[in-house]
Amino acid sequence: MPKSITRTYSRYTYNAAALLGALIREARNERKLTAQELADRAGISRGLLQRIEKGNLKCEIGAVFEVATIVGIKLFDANERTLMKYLRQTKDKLTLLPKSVRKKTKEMRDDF
Amino acid sequence: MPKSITRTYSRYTYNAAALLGALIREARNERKLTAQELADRAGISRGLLQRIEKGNLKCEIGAVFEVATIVGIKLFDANERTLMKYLRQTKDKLTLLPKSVRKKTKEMRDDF
DNA sequence: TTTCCTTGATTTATATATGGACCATAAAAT
DNA sequence: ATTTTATGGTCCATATATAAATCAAGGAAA
Repeated sequence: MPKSITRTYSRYTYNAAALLGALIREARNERKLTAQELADRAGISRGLLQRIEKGNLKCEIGAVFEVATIVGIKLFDANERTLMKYLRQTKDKLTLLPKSVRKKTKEMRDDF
Repeated sequence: MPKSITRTYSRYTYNAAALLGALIREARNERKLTAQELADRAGISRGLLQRIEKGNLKCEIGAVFEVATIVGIKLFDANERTLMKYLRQTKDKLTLLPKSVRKKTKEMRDDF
């Protein structure tokens, strides 16, 4: 980031990340994995795993998802197969939608 | 990162991020928002939004969740209220679990 | 109780994600 | 058909997330 930018997050975003972190912590305990062990499996540092479990919003989503996957948390309540099905469906739907969102220059009677 | 590390991700992680990105794109189209408009609302750059919609795993989770929230995607299939309920439940459960995962020094007959 | 491992926190160096500017192309509106 | 603008790239400078090392405190096992 060239310019120093302070992001603001909605409460929903905070809570979603916090919940995912807590679920990871819970699953790690149930599977009797130390933080170091889980971090090693995910290919990340123990420090990063700590931040993930605390729900830190500045972590890369890949690391968070990977850790969640390793401890068996189902994102979107879907297994691999279902996930790919959803993905395909959504992409198909996307090809039907307009490629770009255009604003009408003249008055658009969308909102009244 | 001191040492240059190349992460590896499971297919599940790839697909989960790709799905979330596609859902965001779909929701953005339905709400007739240009990439720039949505990026502005989320306080991020258009370039970052592009990467998010492509399912890039190196984006910060806070930015991804915030964008998803803005276009109305319900993470964990839960609204604000339900999200906080889950969070409280999980945290409560966490307090009951052992604070640290200990490996028994002697042979632990866990795996055979 | 004592030992020893796990966790939490802090610090430092550096790899890198991000913002911003740019351009080319696509596609929607006129 | 023409115009206009959204999108998708690229490149660059820099703010910062991360890995690694270290230490202290807590708590589970012996």
